[in-house]
Amino acid sequence: MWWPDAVEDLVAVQQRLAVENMEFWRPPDPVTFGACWVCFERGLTGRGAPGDRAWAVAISMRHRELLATAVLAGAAEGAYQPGLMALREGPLLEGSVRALGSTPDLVLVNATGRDHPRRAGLALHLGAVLDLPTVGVTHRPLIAEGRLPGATRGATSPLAIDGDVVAAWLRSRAGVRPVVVHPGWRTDVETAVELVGRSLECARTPEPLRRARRLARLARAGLVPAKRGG
DNA sequence: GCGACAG
DNA sequence: ATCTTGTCGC
Repeated sequence: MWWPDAVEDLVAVQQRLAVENMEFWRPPDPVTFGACWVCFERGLTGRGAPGDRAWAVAISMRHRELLATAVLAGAAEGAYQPGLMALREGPLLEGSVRALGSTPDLVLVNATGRDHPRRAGLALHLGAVLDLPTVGVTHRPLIAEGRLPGATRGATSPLAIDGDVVAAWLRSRAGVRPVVVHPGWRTDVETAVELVGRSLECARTPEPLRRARRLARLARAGLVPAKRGG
């Protein structure tokens, strides 16, 4: 599995990914979380463009202990387009996780999985490339639909496309907007929701993703050294 | 045709 | 993703 740089090739890869056999995986206890994040130079307009400067970070942590970090400075492969996010972020995210040195049990990423026009969003694609289980977490669905969950912490509700449940809303904190949990590579909806629940501390979004985002922004600000990559 | 559309 | 403005709450 790889990252095509042409739209038609990515579409073909996504179509293959959607029907790929994967062995479902169950997390150990305790679980070593990985998370990766990419942020872009400030001041970009619209969907950005190829060559936009980018900072990609991967981290691993168990419980509340940070185990490893990797910080890369690189450039976006392409503009953002819904359904084709791999063109912009795929190689950067992969590079950051590979630069970690140690391998986490799974990787959290800010992207969808089966909630995608071809049922193969970046969370699924990244896991297939890395050969690691993945779970996606986003603020909103891409195309799936479903009612919001109950108001209590931990409440979930299904998100479906044409009757197929592809993701779930999860009320990660009482009284705030829920997040969308996307099963990715080797994970199903139930496992993905369980893992996101275990990765939450006090905030709305998983702690590993928050740490990765914070580090990426620090690198962009020049406050943390980044290796050239991507 | 027009708007919406993970990040 | 990033920017901007405004509002609410600790």
